[in-house]
Amino acid sequence: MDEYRQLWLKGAIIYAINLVSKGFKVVGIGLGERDFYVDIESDSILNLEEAKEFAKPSNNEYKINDNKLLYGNQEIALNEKITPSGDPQYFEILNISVHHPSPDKQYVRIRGVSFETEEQLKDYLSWLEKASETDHRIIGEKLDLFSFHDEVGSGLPLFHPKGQIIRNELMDYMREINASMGYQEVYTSHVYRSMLWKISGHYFMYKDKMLIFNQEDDELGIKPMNCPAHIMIFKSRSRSYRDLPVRFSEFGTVYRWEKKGELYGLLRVRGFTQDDGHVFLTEDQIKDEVKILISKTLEVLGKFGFSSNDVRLNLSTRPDESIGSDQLWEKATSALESALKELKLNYVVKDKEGAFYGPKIDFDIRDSLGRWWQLSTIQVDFNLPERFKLEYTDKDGSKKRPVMIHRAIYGTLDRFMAILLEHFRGKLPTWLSPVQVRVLPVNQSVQEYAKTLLSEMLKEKIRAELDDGDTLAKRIKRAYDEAVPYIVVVGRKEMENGTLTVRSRGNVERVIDAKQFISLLKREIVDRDLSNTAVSNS
RNA sequence: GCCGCAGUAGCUCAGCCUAGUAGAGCGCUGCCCUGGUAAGGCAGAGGUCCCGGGUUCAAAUCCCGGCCGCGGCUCCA
Repeated sequence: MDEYRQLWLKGAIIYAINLVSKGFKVVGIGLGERDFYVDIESDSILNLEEAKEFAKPSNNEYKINDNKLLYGNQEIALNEKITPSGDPQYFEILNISVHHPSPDKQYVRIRGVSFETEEQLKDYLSWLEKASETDHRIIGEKLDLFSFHDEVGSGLPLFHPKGQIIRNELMDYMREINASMGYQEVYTSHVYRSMLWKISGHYFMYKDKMLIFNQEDDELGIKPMNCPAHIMIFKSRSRSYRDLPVRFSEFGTVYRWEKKGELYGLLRVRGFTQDDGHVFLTEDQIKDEVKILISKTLEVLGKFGFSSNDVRLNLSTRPDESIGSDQLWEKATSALESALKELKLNYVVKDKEGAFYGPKIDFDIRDSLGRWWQLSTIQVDFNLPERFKLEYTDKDGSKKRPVMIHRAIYGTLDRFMAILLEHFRGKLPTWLSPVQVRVLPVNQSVQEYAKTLLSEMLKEKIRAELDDGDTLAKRIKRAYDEAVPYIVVVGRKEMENGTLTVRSRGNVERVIDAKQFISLLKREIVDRDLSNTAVSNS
């Protein structure tokens, strides 16, 4: 879509000029990830049909000066640095919404696209339609992975058996990664007394997103974060400098009452599970620990096939509302910055977007519609150790205050699963696929042979299923629709030779010795290969 | 929370404009077919047409209010 950006901007200008000619006050023009937008000041909102009337080519004179578009006596903000060009003839208005540049201001934002040829417009519209086929909410429904229900509540997903298989695989992999970095897994309860949230500061800084309730003369809150619990574990005994860094990990399920309009499938929910971890360490250990975390995170993202084009690193600095001294913030921010620089990575500085308790490094990943979602996060925190008065005993016997790092590599299992489903369009790598093999006997006479193969696969912990219900053609279509990576067909020929016919993704079909196939498949799963190596490499 | 657009069977949707017996495909159940590579045939079950109110002889259909979903905005992992 990037190749159209200059053309869209030109189209947006023409559209804006058409609006101005009819007396509308246009205040801004810019580009979205996959369209242009024009902001107007208007008391009454336009409907889509009315907005479409201005979507037509015209040749009025205009000037661009310093990010400002000058037309007639109006001055319109141009929110893009690129130069508009091309000769847009075909327009499509996609959506009208309301934009709030600041709490007291409100504009009507019209989104659309423009192209030079009708064919380009058709291509774009069919791309948009196709993109909806990669929507994780639709894939999740089709593959029977998870569901939402009115009775349960908005933003509270229920994971079905097949969805839970994917979560378990993700957790197994992360346990290996965490162990390789020296983490010890813990488990903590979900509800704590308000006393704890007052010590941590969440009670004041995060209260509007917390679920707080009263019970038996006590006030309690459901946890929106796991850190206070991990801190209490750290605090439960005295710690020596020799123990540091102490690393706790947990697949911690937390609840944050996001506003209704912010919810979006599994990408934005109210209850979710983080692959959380907290490191307690000395100030001197920060940079090395952060470097290890960044490298491991890139390794994990690479394992799922996210290339550097789909990953963006951000360094977020101190927000206006925060706790902790200037000195501490300065120290933490520079530790993160030098870790990034020593690893020679490109990153974007996000001014004032840190957490209220410390600066952070985020990893954004791009979804199928080109939107960026924050997944991994590494946050330095000097404030919570202070609030909880954490200590360790140093070499000379004196008490010192440790520093904390909060980190999550997937971010959350929920959002990560959604991104994976969109990234792979439902066709997950074999190790993540809920059903890895579907065995289809051609007819009843080879039923026993099919069952033997099935049980040999199950013995190797391969997730295989037998389907012997309908016609062969129908069963193949079903397995294909359900994104099963390997479709195994056996008939008389295969039974006599001890072979099987396997079809893998991309319609690669092969006849292969049954035992050989099982061991190749086993290796593909254990290695967590991205592609179907069991068939393509044999 | 704000603005726009929707809500009919488990799923995808038609019917609504112009009010007059609730529809299709997929899925599900049963029967037939015993299959060699992307939907075999026949039959059946399945509905508070989101909820509440109004107009009307009569409302899925027209009007009002609410709820929920979606596309954006704001916010976030």
